[in-house]
This record gives sequence, C-alpha cells and structure tokens, in this order.
Amino acid sequence: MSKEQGSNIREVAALAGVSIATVSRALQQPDKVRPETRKKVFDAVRQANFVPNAQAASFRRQSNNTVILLVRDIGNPFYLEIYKGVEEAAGEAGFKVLMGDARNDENRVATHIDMVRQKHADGLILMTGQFPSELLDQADTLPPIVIASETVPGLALPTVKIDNRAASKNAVRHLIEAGHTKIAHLAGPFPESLAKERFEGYRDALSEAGIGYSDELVVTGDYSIEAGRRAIAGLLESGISFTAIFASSDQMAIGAISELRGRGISVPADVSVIGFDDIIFANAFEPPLTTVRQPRQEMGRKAMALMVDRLNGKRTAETIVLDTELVVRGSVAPCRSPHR
Amino acid sequence: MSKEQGSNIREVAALAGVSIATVSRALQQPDKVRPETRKKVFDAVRQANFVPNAQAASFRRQSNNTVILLVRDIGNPFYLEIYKGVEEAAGEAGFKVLMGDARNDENRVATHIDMVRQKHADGLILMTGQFPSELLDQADTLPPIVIASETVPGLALPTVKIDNRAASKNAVRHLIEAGHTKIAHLAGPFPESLAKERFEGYRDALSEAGIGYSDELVVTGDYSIEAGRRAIAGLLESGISFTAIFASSDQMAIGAISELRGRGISVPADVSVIGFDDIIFANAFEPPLTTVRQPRQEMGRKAMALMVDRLNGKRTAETIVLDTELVVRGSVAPCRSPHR
DNA sequence: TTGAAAGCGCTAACAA
DNA sequence: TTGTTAGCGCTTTCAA
Repeated sequence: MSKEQGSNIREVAALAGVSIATVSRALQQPDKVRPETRKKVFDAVRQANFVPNAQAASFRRQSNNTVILLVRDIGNPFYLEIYKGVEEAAGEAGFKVLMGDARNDENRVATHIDMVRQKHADGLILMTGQFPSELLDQADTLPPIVIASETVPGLALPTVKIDNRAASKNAVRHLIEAGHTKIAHLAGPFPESLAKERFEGYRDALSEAGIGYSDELVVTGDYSIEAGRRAIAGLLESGISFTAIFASSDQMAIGAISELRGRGISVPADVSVIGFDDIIFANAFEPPLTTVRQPRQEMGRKAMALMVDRLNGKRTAETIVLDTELVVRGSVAPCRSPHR
Repeated sequence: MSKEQGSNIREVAALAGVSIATVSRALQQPDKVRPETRKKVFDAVRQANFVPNAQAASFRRQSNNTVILLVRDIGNPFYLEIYKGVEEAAGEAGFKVLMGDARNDENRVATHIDMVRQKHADGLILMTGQFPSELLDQADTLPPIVIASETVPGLALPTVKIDNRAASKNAVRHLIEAGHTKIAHLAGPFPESLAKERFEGYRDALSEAGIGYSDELVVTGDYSIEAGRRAIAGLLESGISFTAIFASSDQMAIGAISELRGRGISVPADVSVIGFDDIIFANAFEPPLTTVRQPRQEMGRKAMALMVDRLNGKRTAETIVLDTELVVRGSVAPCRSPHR
C-alpha cells in the first residue's frame, strides 16, 4: 500500500520521464510547465509518494521563510494574542512562525539570536526586555531583528510599541480622579525601558496632581501573578498605607488582588486596582479588571510587517507607535478616605 | 571591527591552514583533533567571525534535532506548562522545541504533520483532539508522532495521558457528596476522545449515586472562556435548573462563573463549580477554583522522553498514564436545596 | 591525526 | 517549454 518512503526528486523525474528541473518547476511554478507535463509529474509524485525535502530547499535558497517570536515569558497570556497577530501576517506573507520562551533570561535571548545566525530561521521578533550587552555594539552584524512591545536603548532596530509613559499616566490619572492619593505602583524589572517608561508615567500623573512621590510605594516584579502577590505581601508587611494600585501587568494585578483578598482586604471597596494589557482573563475576573488595553493583534501584525520589510532588504529602523485604551471595568472605586 | 558576515567552513580552513574536514571535526568532536590544530582552527573561526550554518548541517545529517509541539489552542495557559516540561526534557536530550497552534483545526494538524515529513522538524508532539482522517490508515508511513493529553482512536502511537474517566468521576463525586444532584456538565467537543472520556466519568458518578442522567444538562464547547460563557447562557435561557457545574477545563469554568455572576448568581453560594487542569489562574481566581490538577510539567517531560525513544528507533506504542489530583479550593459549597 | 572527495536534495542560471 | 549543470555548506567515509 505505501510506497518507498524516502523518494527524491530524481526518482520522480525518472518516473515521469522528465528532468529534475521540470519536476522542481512543476511543483514550484506550475504555470511554467505545460499541462500535460505537469500531469505526468503529478502522477509520478503520487506514485512515488514523494514529499519534497523542505530542508534541502531551504538550504539551497539560503532561507526558510520562518521567523522566531521570542517572548519574555511564554506563561503570560499577553503574548499569545501577539502570536496570533504575528502568525496571521506571517501566513499572508508566506512565512511560518515559531515561538520561543526567553524566561527572563538574557542568555536565552543570545541563544535565539544565534539560531538566526545559524539560519534556523530568517529573522527574530524580540519581545524581551533583555538584550545581550556584548551584542549591543555589533548592531551592523546582527541578523534581522524586530523589536515589539519593548525597546532596547542604544539599539536602532525596527520597533513597534505603545506610548507606555502616556498610557500609564492616563491610568494613574483615573485613580487620582477617583480620589486616590496613596497609589502603589507594581513596576516591571528595572532598569528595563518598559518598566522605566511606565514608572515615569506614574510619576508624571502624581506630579501633575501635586501628589508627593514616595519610593516605598513602588515595588518591582517580573509581571507574573506570583510577583503581584509578593509585592503586596511586602507592602502590607512594611506597614505602608495605600488605597490604590497601578500594576504594570494584569497578571501582577490579579496576583495582588488575590493576595489582598487572602488578607481580608477587598477590591475595589478597600483598594482600587488598575492593570495593564487586558489579557483575556481580565474581563472574567472578579472584580472585572480595569486595565490598559494594548492592541496586541495589531502589534503582532505590524511587527511581522516590519520583519517582512527588513527581510526584503529595507534597512530603516522605523518605530511604529500604537494607541492604547483605558478599559474601565469594576476594579476601581472612589477613595473612601481621600487625602487621609 | 566586524569581519565579513557570510564566512564559511572553507575560508576558515584556508585561514587555519587545514582542511575543511579538520575544521568540521574541531568544531563537532574537538577531542579528535590535536590541541595545536584545534587552537589554529578556533583562532581562524574567531578571525573569520564564522558561524556554522546549521541549516547545511541539518540538511547533510538529514535531521535537525527539533520537535514541534502542536497544541489545540495556544491561548489556553494549560499548554504553556506542558511546553515547559517538553522544553526541559528536550534541552537535556539536545533538542529544540517549536510550538505550533492548531486552532482546533484539523487542516492545521495536517499541515504540521507535513512539516515533519518535509524535515522541518524531526518529530511532532500532538496535543490536539483532531487528526486528519485520511491519514488514519497510513499509520506505517507517518513521521514520528507522540500524542499527549489526548488520544486518537484507531491509531497506535506512543501516548502520555491521564485517566480522564476516573478523574472526572472523582470530581463529580465530590459535587455529589456536597449534596448536589442537578449537575451540569460543560463538555469538550464531541466526538473527541477526551470529551467522551470525561463525559463518561460524569455519567459514572451519576449512576453510582443513583442520580438520573439528563441530556439537557450537558453542553459542549471548545474549552475556552467564551465557550463557558455561552454554555451557561444557553443553560439559563432554556430554563434548566442546576446547582452545580463540572467543567472540562478551567477556562470554561471561569467563563461560566463570570457569566453566572453577570446574571446575579453567585458562586459557590448559589452554584458550585469544579474545573479541570489547574491552570495558574485557578488559584488566583475568586472564588479560588476547585479543580482537577493534571501533572502538566511531567506530562511534557514524558512526552518528550517518548519522542526521544521513537527517534532512536524504538517502535513501540507505549501508553503512559499519569495521576491526577482533585484540588479542593473555594468554588464548591454544600447544596442548599438538596434533592429539590 | 589529518586530508581528499563524494554527495545530501534541491534550485536556478543558462542553454537548447 | 524543457534539460543540463553547477553548486548551496556541511559531514563523513576512506585512505594516507
């Protein structure tokens, strides 16, 4: 029933009574081959149970139409929507997408850059805050890289991002308008740009409202649920008082709320919370999370578009800035003891 | 500063004053080369800024030490933990892992099987309920495939899974012990094995307790949050009464709870809920979700181990069954109107 | 321990 | 429209 497995283009050519070039053409550009010839080839392909060896083709072409999407932490649902956008745009452009997990580890970023150098893939879409410092001054020898969501200071690469500072400022302003003045900030890991930009937005809103800034209200974490829990535990145990939280990720917001609740503090009655990202769980959560929505799908699409440009030889370092939106749901309430 | 980019093994050989074979050996099996020669080669590699073309090597070796992990829906956090297990075991065995998204689409499964046939990867770990039916009778011509979590009836492939039927029965029994008799079941998509097995466990528990079974209490969905919402909306609108829900995924459980709450029905006070998977959000959710924990990391590790065996020529179709655990948290309460 | 040489399967330039 | 042919960069016998 099943024919020989490892048949190659030569066997097919022999079977069809044509040259291997014709087989290749019939398969790659059918309209360049006369219909009768095409039919002979297709029949032979079927008869030989032939599956072209994509590896050989990629090798010959010196490209394999594949890009790697490397994310900070594959456990964060935020990246999955991005992936979908990337994959959609990639499919349209004839590319495949593989997803890699950097696990917040700079070395793993370096490993994946090497994979591109070694032609495992044609390009790398980076969604990690980390970048191997030893590569920073080798910008001209880097393989095709596009940055999404994050930025790497001192590296002029095509980038798609949001205005983190403005989005944060807007979110914190929302808290201030509800009467909050003691606002904690669950930041990302410094000194990454993303963390710093959101932190600056937080400070902007504070100073705009004439509210004093306090170091003690800022805690950093790696955007995970666990980090959110830990941050709140630390804050509470150190006795700092606060009535609102602005978290740099929905996961941290969710961890924070869970921790708060575990200690008998209710959200939003006692403490208001705003997250960041609008992951799919934000809306199903109790209370439904007020958060900053990022246009994830579009971010993915744009990043892939930038990659296609780059792969086609465009050497600019364009930066695309996408809009965000504050999605007001149920995790913010008026401050009960304003100006306490 | 930066040297020529696309240097190849020939240049390095010339630079080092040795043959290309020696360069290859120095890089692949350093101990087969005299230390002085090795040093010459390494110096030349550095000088030429040489990065071996992995594509060429893979092509020559006819294998690339890469496996694809194809999941049903990359948006479900359940798969991310699996991925971590797979990647860990893969790293130890010298393999790379790429993750693909089947989007509940049989055609995309076929596409990925083709990728392996075309040598994009050495093997495929399948976590999809779907399998292209036209390939079912070609088991002997299939590339290396391992099934995880799911099963494909009529296909004898190495598999790692849990005892879905027993786990479900145990979960539903927990509901029954709390006094519930009107228990809805949010099932996966029939006729997939996974959905059927969990459904059978549900029926087992019911009949064991002498509770009658009603078709109307069973609704199917694709394991997503949205499916959970829709299922509950349908149930409520058709006027069926129920006091508990056994959902086939945490995401459906979360969607269900969110929908219930939106309609003023509280969990667990009015309705008790049990989920399946124990995703990372289950514990942070309000109420913390009682659910069936799957040993995801281990499942991933075992699946990869099976793949390594298979790639090493082992041709058995071993099935490994892993243990589950009912994690009791806060989403189940005693039935307030038992035997209503 | 090292080198020469064949060739993995395919694409694409060129010729017919 | 089709065929001939030269490699892509590497690994791996086999011989020295």
